[in-house]
Amino acid sequence: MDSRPAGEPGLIAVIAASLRRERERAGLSLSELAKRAGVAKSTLSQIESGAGNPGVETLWALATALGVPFSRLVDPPRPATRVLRAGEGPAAHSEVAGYTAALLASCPPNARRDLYRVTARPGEPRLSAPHPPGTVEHVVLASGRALAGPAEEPVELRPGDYVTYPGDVPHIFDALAPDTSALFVMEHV
Amino acid sequence: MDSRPAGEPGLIAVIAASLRRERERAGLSLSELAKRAGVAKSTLSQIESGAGNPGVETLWALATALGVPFSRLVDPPRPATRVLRAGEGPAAHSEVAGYTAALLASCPPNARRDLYRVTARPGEPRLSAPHPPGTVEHVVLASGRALAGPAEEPVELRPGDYVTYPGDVPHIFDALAPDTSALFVMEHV
DNA sequence: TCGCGCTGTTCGTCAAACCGAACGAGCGTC
DNA sequence: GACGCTCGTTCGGTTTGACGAACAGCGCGA
Repeated sequence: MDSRPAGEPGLIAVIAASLRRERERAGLSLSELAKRAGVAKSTLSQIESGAGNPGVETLWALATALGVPFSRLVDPPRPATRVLRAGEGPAAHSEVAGYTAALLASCPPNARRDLYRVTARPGEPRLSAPHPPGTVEHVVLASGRALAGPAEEPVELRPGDYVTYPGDVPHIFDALAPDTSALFVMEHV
Repeated sequence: MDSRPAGEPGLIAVIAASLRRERERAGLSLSELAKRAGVAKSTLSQIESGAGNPGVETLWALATALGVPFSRLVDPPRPATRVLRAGEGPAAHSEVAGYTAALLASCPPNARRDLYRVTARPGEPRLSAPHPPGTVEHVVLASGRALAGPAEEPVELRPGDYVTYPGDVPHIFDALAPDTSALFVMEHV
């Protein structure tokens, strides 16, 4: 009855893995999570060991206790991370006169991408500590000028420029002009 | 993350509603869906009536039989058009002087988000036919001025403005000023 | 009117999910 | 070494979800 794409790890196996992964990422012990979620630790133990077919309420309780969206537990673990760099926009989509669309980055399946709008003033470079492994950041500069990218080799951006780089190393965003704003896309596991 | 808002409709109520909604949208009878999903129709009946706490495998079978992502059953309704003006938005993250980051949209799991940079000239409104159901578009205007959104009720954007709207209805992007550029995020499930 | 096919419901049985307690393993402290 | 703590696993008992069958309601054709 597992209608997952054939040959793939069964649904419960995925849940088991995701659950353990998220729990460890949250730094919680099995007992602790069980207590917070209000489920018996025996239950949690069995689920994580891949035994049985948990009820949605149980899973929901665990998901919220973990602070992750429900479906992160049922979605298969994520494939390899891929970083693209696109300076001038590779593939053009629509080419109606006066209208051009450049594909900057195609989203790898099962990644989460969150959008942020960022405004910054010069003289306050923002150095970010590394995010969890697999994190990728995308930046499109809307206005002003900025230095963005990995701390070791940042890139100067002008309006419209796009850069993407791994987020699991120290990185920087430094406005070079007043009124600098950018769109951030945080892509993480 | 989505801990459900405290005045919650209750998880199973949501599932019940979503299930019935999706089933009717697919034009399937309860019996038919039950047969396709390989679950007893009695089970399905009870779930749709909000009784009990279905197992994940059961739900999964139903979701795939319906051809909808799992999360559509557990996550509440559809996003409508939403506008965040430049400077608005939950200034969530860092608040180092001169640096603000606003979370525009958190990515639903298992969704793909592709990035496009778009430049357009006035006088060439671009009307898009509906994309597949579940598609959502996000637009951040980088420069110029534009009218964007559902064809019936587009929104005027100025630099930094953000709008998101369902992509499965006709929608439009109409530059109102020369040198108009925007970042497009196409999100499809 | 009767019968057929379909709808979605309810009922009794069985398997299993959930729970609580008890268990052995690993650490740090007195 | 013995204690105290927390770790995760395993073991009966109770609750409950899933199943199949029997059920009533509705539309349609003979």
